[in-house]
Amino acid sequence: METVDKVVERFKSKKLKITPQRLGIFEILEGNTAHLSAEDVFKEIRKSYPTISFTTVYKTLEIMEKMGEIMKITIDEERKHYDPNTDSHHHIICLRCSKISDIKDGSIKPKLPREILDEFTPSSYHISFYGTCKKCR
Amino acid sequence: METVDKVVERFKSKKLKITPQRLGIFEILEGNTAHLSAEDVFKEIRKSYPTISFTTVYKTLEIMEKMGEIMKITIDEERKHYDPNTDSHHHIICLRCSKISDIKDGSIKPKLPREILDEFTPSSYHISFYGTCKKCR
DNA sequence: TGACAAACTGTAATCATTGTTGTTTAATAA
DNA sequence: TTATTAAACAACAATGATTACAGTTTGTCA
Repeated sequence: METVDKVVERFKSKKLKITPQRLGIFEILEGNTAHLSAEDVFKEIRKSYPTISFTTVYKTLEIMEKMGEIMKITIDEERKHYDPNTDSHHHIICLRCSKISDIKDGSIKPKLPREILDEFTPSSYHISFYGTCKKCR
Repeated sequence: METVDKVVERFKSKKLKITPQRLGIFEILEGNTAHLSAEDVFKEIRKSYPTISFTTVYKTLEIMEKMGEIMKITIDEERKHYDPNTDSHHHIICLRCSKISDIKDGSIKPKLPREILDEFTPSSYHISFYGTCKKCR
């Protein structure tokens, strides 16, 4: 996602209101690399706004996803996670501690065999690497 | 997964019973490349066993997954799918018709940059290619 | 064939997520 | 600054996939 300021501008330009709750959510997400679930965001925002409801969190995340500010990722079987990094990138997942980290798209360019390219035109791709992180090794 | 005969053997060797319902599920899955959801399997098996319950389907799929005969895949946001192809392979997903197809692992070998290999030891990986299939083009 | 463990069906429970509703509030303009 | 109003809020209900439970039925093996 972009900076909080820019997200605020985008919300305003769409006639969406900037409430303290929403601002809090923006701030939690800005620069966050932890791939939070809706529940994680809820627990965090609750520290500042103890009365906020789960619904408000879900609704705000949904709007941000539709705007393209964050990306929904479907890696975890249990629940969906949100990634504020919307650049093309991939994930490494530790099978012991379940931590998900980003890796830049950069050099990784898998090539599809020609016979598949005849049948299918790829527009994007995503790689999940499963393994063990340094801490768990 | 292996052939129905071999799966039957594996069930027997684990003292699990071979019921007509289970046999029907094995037959639906054998050689199936459609990445069925539990619901798909349920609808299909119902044609032969109209009284079978959803629970039975779930339980049988769960056992087969734990045995390693089928693989749970978490690509669809809505529901889980099962893939009887347990060889290392990747998926191409048509963004128009949602069809998921397999591609053999074979030649596709993405390389992680050295600085990441210092932090993380990959044991496997999975690539999802998103795009448009021939029919939808 | 009989005994029994396991599978079957139907139903209830669970859990993440989404929909609804009446109240409150941010944004805008007078 | 205040009034207006559309949108956001919180609380609660509903949904849909999946899992747990319980009592009945059935496959397996002696």
